[in-house]
Amino acid sequence: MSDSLADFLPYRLSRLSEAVSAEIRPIYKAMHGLNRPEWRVLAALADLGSCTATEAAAHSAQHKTKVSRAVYALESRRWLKRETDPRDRRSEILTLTAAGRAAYDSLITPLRSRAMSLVSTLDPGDAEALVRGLAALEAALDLAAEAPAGVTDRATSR
Amino acid sequence: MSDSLADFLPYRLSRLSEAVSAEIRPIYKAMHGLNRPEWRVLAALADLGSCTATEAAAHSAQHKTKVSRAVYALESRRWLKRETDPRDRRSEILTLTAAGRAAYDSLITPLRSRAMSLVSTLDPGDAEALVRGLAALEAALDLAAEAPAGVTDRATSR
DNA sequence: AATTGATCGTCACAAACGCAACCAAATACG
DNA sequence: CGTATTTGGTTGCGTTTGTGACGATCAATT
Repeated sequence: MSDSLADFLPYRLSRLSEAVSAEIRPIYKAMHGLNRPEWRVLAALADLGSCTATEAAAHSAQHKTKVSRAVYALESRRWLKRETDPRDRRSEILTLTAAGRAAYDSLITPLRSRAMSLVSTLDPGDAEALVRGLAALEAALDLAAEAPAGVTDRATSR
Repeated sequence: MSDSLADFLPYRLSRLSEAVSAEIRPIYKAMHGLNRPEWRVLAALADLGSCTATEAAAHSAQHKTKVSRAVYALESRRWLKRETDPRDRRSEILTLTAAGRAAYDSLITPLRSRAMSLVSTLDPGDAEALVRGLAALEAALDLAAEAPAGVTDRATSR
């Protein structure tokens, strides 16, 4: 085993996370002046359909106050609307407006292509290894691997 | 589809980084009351030998003001000393004191073992995949996770 | 020698962060 | 029922962060 900090897992993850994030932040920042929490909530909403703030927080793995402020910001842009859930009047059901959806669509394409251009430089075997390794680590850390594409399993929870 | 990695890579890395970081932060926080930037600068210094603040920032992937404040904090503890570089009097050469080195040594062991205990819960194949995937991604991002002593390049930052 | 432009590190200031306290609605419990 | 506890979401406030400007220094050009 080497002593170099370079193989220290937390350190490497932190660096990678920042580097990857720095690759894509300019896109949503320049295109719409969004910050990271806002972009993440927007994406969570686009992914989940409609959901409550708590669900958006869970899905985007962000602190509830961050989500609260991001929701307010997105609402001010009229990118989402909130209606109180008739079944539980504490919670609010968040839904993207047409403008919000359009903004998401305008962003997801360049974002995806930037990310793709990154990933596509990887050797296919390396990419596969990455997927496997990340998934394993998520499992080890009990990070619900949060079914990515679309389907919300939360339909039952209300 | 292979899009899914690209779609969620930033998100997954960010989550993982936060989760892993949360696993180890209590250690350096409880043992010495360090915060993250301070710990990272300490580690960078221990890893690099002596270096300038800019090099420490590059190595630890942190904003220069963060590093500036961390250096000040570590200096106040007498864990490092700074001397102006005679060759370039704008920059300061940072070096750990004996106390700083001792603090690092007292921390790195429990930190490493915590990180190890995390990794060791992984299936060996998964762990190997993780290492391979991370290395490939680092290479793709030009984050040369490379060697000690002769730090020269890093020409690309900023 | 003087000008220009880039770089090192710091500081003031504004924005972002997250804890804790909070309100309001729902639920649990006696 | 009445009361205590829990949960969804917001806000106040101290702390941390990053931006932009700055003085100082170096290198290149003239």
